[in-house]
Amino acid sequence: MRPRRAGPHPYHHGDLRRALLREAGRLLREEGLAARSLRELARRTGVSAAAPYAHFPDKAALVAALAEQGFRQLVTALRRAFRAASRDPLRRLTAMTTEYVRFAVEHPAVFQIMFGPERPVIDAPPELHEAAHDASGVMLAAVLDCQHARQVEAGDPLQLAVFGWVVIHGLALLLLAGMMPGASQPPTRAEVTRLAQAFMQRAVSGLAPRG
Amino acid sequence: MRPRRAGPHPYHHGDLRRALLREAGRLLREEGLAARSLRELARRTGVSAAAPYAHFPDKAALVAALAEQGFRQLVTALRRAFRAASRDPLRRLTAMTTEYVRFAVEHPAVFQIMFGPERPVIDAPPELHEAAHDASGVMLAAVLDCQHARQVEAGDPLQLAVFGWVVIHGLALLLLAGMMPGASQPPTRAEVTRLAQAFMQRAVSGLAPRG
DNA sequence: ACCTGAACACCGTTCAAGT
DNA sequence: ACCTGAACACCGTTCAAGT
Repeated sequence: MRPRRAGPHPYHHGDLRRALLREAGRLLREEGLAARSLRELARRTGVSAAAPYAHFPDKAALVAALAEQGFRQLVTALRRAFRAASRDPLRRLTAMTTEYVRFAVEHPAVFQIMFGPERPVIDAPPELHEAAHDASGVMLAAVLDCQHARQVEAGDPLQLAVFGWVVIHGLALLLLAGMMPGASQPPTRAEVTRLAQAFMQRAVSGLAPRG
Repeated sequence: MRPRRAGPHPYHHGDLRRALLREAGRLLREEGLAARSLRELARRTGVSAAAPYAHFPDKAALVAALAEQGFRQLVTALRRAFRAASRDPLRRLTAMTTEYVRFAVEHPAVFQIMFGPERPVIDAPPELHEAAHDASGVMLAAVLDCQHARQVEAGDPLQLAVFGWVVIHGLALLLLAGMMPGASQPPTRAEVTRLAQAFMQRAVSGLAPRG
């Protein structure tokens, strides 16, 4: 309906920025972290090596945009897992954390970029910062539900949620690093489910002898 | 005492391999992960760009050697912390895990390389694989002590040790990523101590309401 | 055996110039 | 406003040649 849709837009794309991010995501999935070259990305997108600089100040900014995209996808996946699970709050929390590990295992390269090298979130672009904050927000909400149902002890919910996050994040990263004893490499979906559930169970019960 | 110590060894070094690793460690501490260029390293070591290839098949091999060095240092630090702590097994375990987080915060670049991008430990060189395994070994031993003292429940010690590891590893990485709410960036030594102790305490007690 | 110097095929980034 | 082409200062890696 809009005029000149097939008309002479400048060169290749109406929206090179989006095209670059889409192709970068594909590159990351196919080739892993190693293939992180701007020139290669430009080539695949059918554009000159200098073209990306019209949309991103530098390579780091493009990578940050990828991380932001990753966080948004993660949040969406977590929310969906939460809603799809049974009404029991602890089960919902577990479904969510399982999805967290699943996301890490299925998108290892993006996950490494999200939490990855160097740049603490603090000096990341504000959109990235915000997207990361949203991710911790959904975890917090799920923990609050568990507290209300008295499945998790009363006390500072933020502190308790962070503990849950730490457990599931540590699990995800040891799996990615191939350091989880007994898990295959890469871990199967069934293993991920089993491990995530076992670790959440343990996070709830603790290490101390019962009694 | 050995002959010709100051004599005409080939060019600069008697042991270029060691010199390269030492300089690489310094580079990593000073400049962070970004400065990971072989040519820059060669320059700093006072040697041609091609010289490292006499000692390492490629750059990845040098990085793997750095990771291995890191694991050895970590194991040494963990053992020392273990011995220096009071005799109470749980206190010793906590002292060790605190040291783990401390190591991560004080050597962020090496830590990222050790657990870092891409290469699962499985297809790493065997020396690296072994050094990483040693690190998990000392954690396991400390957990076994706690079980004997009935401070940790009976059950598969490996499984319990891995849970402890996951907690402390997750804490270390969220701190490095700057995602621990309320912690400064970089975290102070006092914050690290407080957080590591709090999280170990929580790992022992669990999230469930007591009673 | 260990290192140099020169070369090759790549990078990220800048900038004038084109449409 | 958005992109190209050429250029600059870098990379990792190879290889003949030197000692």
